[in-house]
Amino acid sequence: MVEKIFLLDVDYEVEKDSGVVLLFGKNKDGKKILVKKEFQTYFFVLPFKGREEELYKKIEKLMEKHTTVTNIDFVEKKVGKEKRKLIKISMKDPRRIKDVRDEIKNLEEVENTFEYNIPFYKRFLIDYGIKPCQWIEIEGELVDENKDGFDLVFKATKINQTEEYFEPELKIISLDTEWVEVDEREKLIMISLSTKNWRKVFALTQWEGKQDFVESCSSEEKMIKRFVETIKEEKPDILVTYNGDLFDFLKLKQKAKSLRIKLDLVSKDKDLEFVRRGKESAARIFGIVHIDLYQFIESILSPNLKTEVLSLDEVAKELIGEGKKDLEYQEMSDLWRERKELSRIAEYSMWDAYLTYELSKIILPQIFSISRLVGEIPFDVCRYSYSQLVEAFLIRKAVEDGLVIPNSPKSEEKETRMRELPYRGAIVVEPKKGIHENIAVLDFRSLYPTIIVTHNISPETLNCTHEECKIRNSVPETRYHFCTKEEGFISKNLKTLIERRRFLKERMKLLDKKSVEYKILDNEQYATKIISNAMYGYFAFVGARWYKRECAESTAAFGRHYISKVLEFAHKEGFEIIYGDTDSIFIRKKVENLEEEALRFSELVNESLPGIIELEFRGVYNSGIFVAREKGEVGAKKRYALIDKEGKLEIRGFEVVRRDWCKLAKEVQRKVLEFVLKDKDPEKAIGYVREVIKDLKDRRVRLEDLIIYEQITKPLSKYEQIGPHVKAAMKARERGIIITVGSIIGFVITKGVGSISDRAMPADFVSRDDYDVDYYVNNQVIPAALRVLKALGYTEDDITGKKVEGLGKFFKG
DNA sequence: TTTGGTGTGGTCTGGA
DNA sequence: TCCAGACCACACC
Repeated sequence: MVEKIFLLDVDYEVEKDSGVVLLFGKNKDGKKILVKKEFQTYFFVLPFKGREEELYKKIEKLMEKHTTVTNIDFVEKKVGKEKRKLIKISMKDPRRIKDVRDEIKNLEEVENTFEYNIPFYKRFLIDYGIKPCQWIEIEGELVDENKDGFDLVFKATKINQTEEYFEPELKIISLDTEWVEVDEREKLIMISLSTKNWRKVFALTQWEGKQDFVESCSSEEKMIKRFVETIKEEKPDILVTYNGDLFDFLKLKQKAKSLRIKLDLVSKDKDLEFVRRGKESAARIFGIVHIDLYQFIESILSPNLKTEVLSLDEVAKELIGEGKKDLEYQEMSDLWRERKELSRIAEYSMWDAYLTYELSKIILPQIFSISRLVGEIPFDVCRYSYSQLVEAFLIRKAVEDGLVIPNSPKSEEKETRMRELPYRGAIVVEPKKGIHENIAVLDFRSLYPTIIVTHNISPETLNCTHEECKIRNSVPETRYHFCTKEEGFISKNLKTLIERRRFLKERMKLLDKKSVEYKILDNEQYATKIISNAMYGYFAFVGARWYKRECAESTAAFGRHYISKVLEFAHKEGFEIIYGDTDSIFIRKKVENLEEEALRFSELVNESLPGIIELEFRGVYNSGIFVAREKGEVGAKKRYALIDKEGKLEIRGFEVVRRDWCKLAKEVQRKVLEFVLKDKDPEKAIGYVREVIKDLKDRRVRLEDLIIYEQITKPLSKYEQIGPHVKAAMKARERGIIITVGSIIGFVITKGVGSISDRAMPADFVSRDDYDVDYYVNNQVIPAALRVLKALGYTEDDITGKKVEGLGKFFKG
């Protein structure tokens, strides 16, 4: 029998001491399918040169007592740059791999062992060349129907990847729970589910409201049971949560445990379990993919988000344009205790589930795309960091290319790597202070990735023995060079990524941005971009299997080389250099048509650039401002604002874009920038700032505009210096709020005595009368405004009006 | 278990 | 009380 399934998840079980891979998916008829496939895992032993046979015989003898070992044979693979003879030890029981290896690894003929810690199900995917979120074809027999929540269960004899990857209709349900504290005990009061056609709230109450999506439950136990029943009936493929790993499922599990009931969402002998995935433990459900959107947003998406906090509310606002229903936790608790406005709580809870579902419509396709690219299951992908994604991608490629996968560094090795001194990075040109009109901006398209490809930068191509390569491909300012005769492993595979991305981008140009096809390509393009851009940093990452600092160092050195050349050339061509950072230059020239001139310049540069390195003309801006550093007169790097022809501001580095400044100060600064760059009227800005200060003094400012957000980056006890955010976090913790590493704390500086830190209070416990006017005037609003206005010669006195009114204006003309 | 280096600026801390 | 340097967070690329 042959069946095609869209592969969603992979796991394994051990049956009679043999590993069996379990594949979960969906077929074209929308049936949920489980496929079982026997599979043997293995690892490699690298004998010292010349002692291969000797070791082989020794191992053969040693393994006689291990019935799990089924095969011992020689294979040839590249270990680093060298082709070597390895001994492959295959076995039935994946759990035994550790102790079998332990018995071998210390034999005197053994140089090293490899690939002993590749998880069983990943080993299977890699060896079969199967990537999740695509269609696979299986051959085998149907062994069960309607078993354990699956419509069809197969035992497969053959499995193949197909090229198709259109997505079938998947059943996705989002989950959200609400809890309140009653008599010092956490009570589960609502479980909300949302999906394409319906929404449901299980509520712990006698329901009298009108909302028909609410179902009353008389106890927490009944709620959980109804939830479990519903999932069993609906048989979703995917359950999405927003922080389900650390919150919803964690709490549900604890609650279920204390009530002595099961969270068997699929079948009765498979309880929800927590598995370790990196630092956290992840909630895993047999037969349903649990995607925790928060995990993915935090590690992968957050650098691209503008929001200060990664709350569901803020993230949803940014990505889908809808925020949460207004209801503070405290208010909800109070309402619940008093049994008032329950429908409001239900509405709120349901809405959370709805937002989570809506978010998943955007984010799941991205996760799927990455999944296809790096070949890992979505469950893992959504919990991975950049380095893990890169590594997953490389592991696949290594096996395809016949390389042994290097081992992960042991903690000792990591310590050594960490102790190495940092290497030189990019060039940042000191900007010319002041306001400039007509600025042309050019930058290198993906500078570091294109350097890696063009110069064949890879761990094994470093410092080859060819004299010729030393001359033809040596790294500026270093003693390194890279081989030009043989393509490097990383450079080669990065090249395919870049080519793929360029191809996708071209195709996208021909499509309607709203079309489904465009979105598919856009997601794939995004996936390739993530991996490409992370490759450089990965070289110097202490936890990397393919760690090679010299490669990162060389990439940066070439970067400096190319940007310097362009700066030099621009200067020679009569351009004035305003600024430049790593891969970009901001230039100016008094000509009729700067656009044309800059474009010509970039074309000229490109003629002389090797390989796929390319300078791109970004555009001409009407004007831009570069300010001085706080200390000293020199221009500040990484802080500027540009305004384009449409009057759109592009702001970098300024307080406006930082979360550790209050909204009020940031808004003031944005307005000041607008007055200066758009209206070209700094006097208006001064007037505006004065008004804001008056509002502050009159306490007419909303408290939320005064909140400063900062992250807690280590355990509170480890801080040597107790800054405002740490003090505020301590105060929050005293009031029962959980503060962990990574928490972002919002605080307000209140009036009173003591240092700023002493007066920093968690925002939730402050009222409008408490804020410290002086602090917000002198340490927030004025510095933010002045940062810009100083560039025009204004001083603090011009804002506060300490000097005679109008004097500042008089002198500034 | 957190891809890298470069850079700015606020607040605290401890010695003069 | 003042100030330099350390610590810390966050931005840029």
